[in-house]
Amino acid sequence: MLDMAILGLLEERDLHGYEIRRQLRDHLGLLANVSFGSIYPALTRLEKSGAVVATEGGSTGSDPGTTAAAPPTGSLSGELAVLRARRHTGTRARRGKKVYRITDAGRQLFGELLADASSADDARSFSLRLAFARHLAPQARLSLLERRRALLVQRQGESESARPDLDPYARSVVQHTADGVARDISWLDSLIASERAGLAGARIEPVR
Amino acid sequence: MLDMAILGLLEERDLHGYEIRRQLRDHLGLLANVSFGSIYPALTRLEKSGAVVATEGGSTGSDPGTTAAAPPTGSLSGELAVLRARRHTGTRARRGKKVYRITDAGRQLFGELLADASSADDARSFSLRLAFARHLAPQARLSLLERRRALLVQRQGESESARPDLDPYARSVVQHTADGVARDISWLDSLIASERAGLAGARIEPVR
DNA sequence: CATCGCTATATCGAACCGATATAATCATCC
DNA sequence: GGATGATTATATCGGTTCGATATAGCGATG
Repeated sequence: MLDMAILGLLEERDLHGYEIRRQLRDHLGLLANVSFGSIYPALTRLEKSGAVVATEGGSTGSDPGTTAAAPPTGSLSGELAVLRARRHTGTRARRGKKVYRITDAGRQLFGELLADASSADDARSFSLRLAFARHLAPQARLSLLERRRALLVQRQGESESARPDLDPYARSVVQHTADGVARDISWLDSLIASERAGLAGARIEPVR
Repeated sequence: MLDMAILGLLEERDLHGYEIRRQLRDHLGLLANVSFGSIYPALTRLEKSGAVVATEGGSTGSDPGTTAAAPPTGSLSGELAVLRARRHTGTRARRGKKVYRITDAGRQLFGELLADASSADDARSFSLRLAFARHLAPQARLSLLERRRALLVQRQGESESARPDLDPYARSVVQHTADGVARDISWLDSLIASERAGLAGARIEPVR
């Protein structure tokens, strides 16, 4: 799940770990407050699998590009980038800011993860998929939305609404959750509608 | 988090693992679709720490009830309980249905977990706490609600609403999430209001 | 009576979280 | 100018949780 998120962000631009977390927090809704204890291991394993490469963003003065997008490494400095290797020695070396770039293999992996129908059960990974939906074909997009909707409708049916045996607090939680599901469904309805409209001719972007 | 949930359910009545999962799923809102890979280890560690005791509920054919409440260890049984030890041998022993009962230590632990102000950051554990709020003192209940509200308001402030730079899909997700937060806040408002009303004299149960 | 589906327990590896340590950079105030 | 604190940044550790899978008894249906 995190892998998909990271790859999706890296499709846009090169990033380092800290920045990835920020984007996940700000962009992709507040629910995803991912911990560093997840991000760095994820980056390591993505690197090991060849989906991304780490370019030591030690900032070598040059590289004026990095425009807006890539993490701003101030300016003139860089010289000591390599010293990191000797970090444990007395020499104070600049801790390297590792900037990650997605590879072709990574782009392919992202495509697979995004399209994979299974494992979209939880709200988090659905939201994530939807946030990256522009990378999907219109058809895949539509079926993503419809699968999700079907799932929620099913759950709605399973829960006998408003059991009176629960105490007021528990009942309130259950009710609030149920309301949330209903709200999600109508949200999906509007997305599905505008998606269909988009399919039938002119592009109309999703409402809301 | 799971520990609190399990203890809370066991306060009500004795249960076995499978039943715990069902209650978590049905009662405490659909969000908590907890896996067995979490429940059984949790039960084991609670047992090891002395918060619960397992009473081998062997079920020998009887037990037509399954009556609502306690896990139906119907009646006369016990005989083959010990056979479980030889499970790997040829003898087919009934796989024991382990029924767990909360201890005094467990009840105390539950009280501590429930009251502990920290670690209520995520929606799941907040909902869980609230669902068990009847075990809290009115004051603690109120401050639980207020802390949660403050947290959500803060998040609401931090997210610059509706950033236009996002593509429509991501924007829709962010917007929907933000709406959800607003909805949560007004839910909390109504809970807080009725809680205050309850404090000031007569008992009025929470609305909704 | 065979097979299917539900109840039930259990375990394994991988993912994920929260806390913590470490460091460099930057702002600010004295 | 230099102490102090906030922010940016990487990393690791222990423990919890998840998802998949294996096992097995039991009731119903055909």
